Amino acid sequence: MLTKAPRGTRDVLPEEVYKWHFVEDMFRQICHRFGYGEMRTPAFEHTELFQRGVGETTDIVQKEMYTFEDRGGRSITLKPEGTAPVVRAFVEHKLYAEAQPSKYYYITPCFRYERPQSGRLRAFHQFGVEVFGSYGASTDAEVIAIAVHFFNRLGLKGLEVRVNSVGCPKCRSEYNRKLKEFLSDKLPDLCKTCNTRYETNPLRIIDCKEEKCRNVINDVPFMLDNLCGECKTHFEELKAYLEIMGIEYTVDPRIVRGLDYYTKTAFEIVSRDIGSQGTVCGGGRYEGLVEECGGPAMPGIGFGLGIERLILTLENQGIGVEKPVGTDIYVANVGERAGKTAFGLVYDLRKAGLGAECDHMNRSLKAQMKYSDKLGARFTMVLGEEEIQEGTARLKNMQSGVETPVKLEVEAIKAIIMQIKGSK
RNA sequence: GUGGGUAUAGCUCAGUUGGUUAGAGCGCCAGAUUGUGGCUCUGGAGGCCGUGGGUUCGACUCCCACUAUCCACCCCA
Repeated sequence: MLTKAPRGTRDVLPEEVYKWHFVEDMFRQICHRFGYGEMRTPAFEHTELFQRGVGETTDIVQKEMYTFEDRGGRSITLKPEGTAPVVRAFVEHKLYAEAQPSKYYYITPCFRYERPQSGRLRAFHQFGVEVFGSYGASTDAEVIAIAVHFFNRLGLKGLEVRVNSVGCPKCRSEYNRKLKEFLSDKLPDLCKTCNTRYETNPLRIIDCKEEKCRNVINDVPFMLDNLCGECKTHFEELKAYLEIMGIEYTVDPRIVRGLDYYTKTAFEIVSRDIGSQGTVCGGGRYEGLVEECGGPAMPGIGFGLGIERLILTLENQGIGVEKPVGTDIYVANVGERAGKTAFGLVYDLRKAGLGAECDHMNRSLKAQMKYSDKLGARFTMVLGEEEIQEGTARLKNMQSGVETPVKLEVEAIKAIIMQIKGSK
C-alpha cells in the first residue's frame, strides 16, 4: 500500500511530463487568442454545489463522487467536473456585473470513483472553457471552434465533431411526454435501468446501449425533431456558424450528455484511436445552471476535454512531441580541485541562464562523458589542472564532436552555446 | 456495480508433464594501458516468482481466496 499509488491514479514522470507541458502551453495560447481568461478554482467544493449543479439523477452524483466530512463538519466533495465550480466562482464574485460575455478557461484535476480502464481514471485532468451571458449560437460555435482548432494545431487526425440539440425545459417536457407515450406499452422490452430512467430522465433512454433497448429505440422520436421554434432556430444557426468556419461535423441525435444541466446545444468530439472511451471532448449549453447555483438568470456554454485521453490519442496517432533538451553544457572534471571549480562554474552558468550540469558521483572522466551523452547535453567541457592554469578549455559539441577553444568565462562560453541554440 | 485476461529483475518477457543453484534482451554499474560519449566486447549488481492459504516428499508451475493491473459493459473526459 505504502509504495503504490491509489487505484485509478497515475504519476506523470519527468520522462513524459514534457507532453503535458506541450499541450498545456498550446491550450493556453489558443484560449488567450480566443479571448478567454484562466480561472483557477479549488480542488474541492461544498457537496451541495455538485448535487445542485450536476444533478441528483446523474451517475456522477449518485455513485461517483469523492465526498467526505471535513473536521468542521462540512460535507466536502472533490470536484468531479469543472463547470459547477466555475459557475460558483462566477456568481460568488459577481462577475455577471462585468461586460458580457464572460469567457473563462481552466486546467484542473477531476475525481470520480469509477472502475478504471483505458482512458478512464479516478483522478484525471481536464481542460475546459465556459462562456456566460450569451444566448447567441455564435458562442456555441466559437466554443466548439476552440476545441477543433486546438486538436488541429496538435496535428490530430480523424476526430469527429458530433452535435445535437437537447432542447430547452419548454420543449423537453413536451418531448418527454411524447417519448413516454411512445414507450408506455414497451416498458417490458426495456432494460431495468431504462425502466428507472422512464421516470427520472426518459431522455437518457435513447442513449442506452442495451441490445433490447436499441431495438425499441430504433424508431423512437428524437428530441431533435421535436424542438420548439426557438431551439430549432438556435440549432440551425449553430450549424451555419460552424459552416462559416469550415468546421466539419455530423448531427447525431443520440447525443445525450450525462449531466443534467445541458440545454439546446450538446456536442462531443470523438477519437477512434483510444479504445472504447473515445470521447475526448464533450460539452454544451446550459441556460439554467447559473440561476440554479444562486446567480441571475444567465446562460452559459462550455466543454470539458480529457487531457489523459488527449495525450493517449496523440501517442496512438504517432504524433511525436519534441523532448526539450535541458542540459546545454556538462562540465566534466579531472581531479579534486577541478571538481570544485566545475561545481562553481556550473552555478555561474546556470545563473547566466544556461542548463548546466556537473559530476556528483565521483565518476571517471569516461563515465562522465557517458553520462553527459545520456543527458543529451549539447556541449561537454573537460576541466583539469591544465585548463584551470591556462584559463581556457575546449567546448565539445556532442553532436558533431567538434571541439572549440574557449576562455573559462561565463560570457564566452554562453556566446558559443547560444550560437548553436539560436540556429536550431 | 457486472464480466473476461494478466501478475517472474528497474522495463519487456522466457521458464519443459510439478524436481534441487530462476533465465534472456534492454537498462544500470565497472573495465577493455595514460584525460573524452555514441558502436563493439568482458564482467558485476539486482528477484519473499503480487499476498495469504491449500494439494504434494517437493510448487514460479496445480487449486482457492484476496489484492493489484489491463480490457470491456455501464457511465463519461
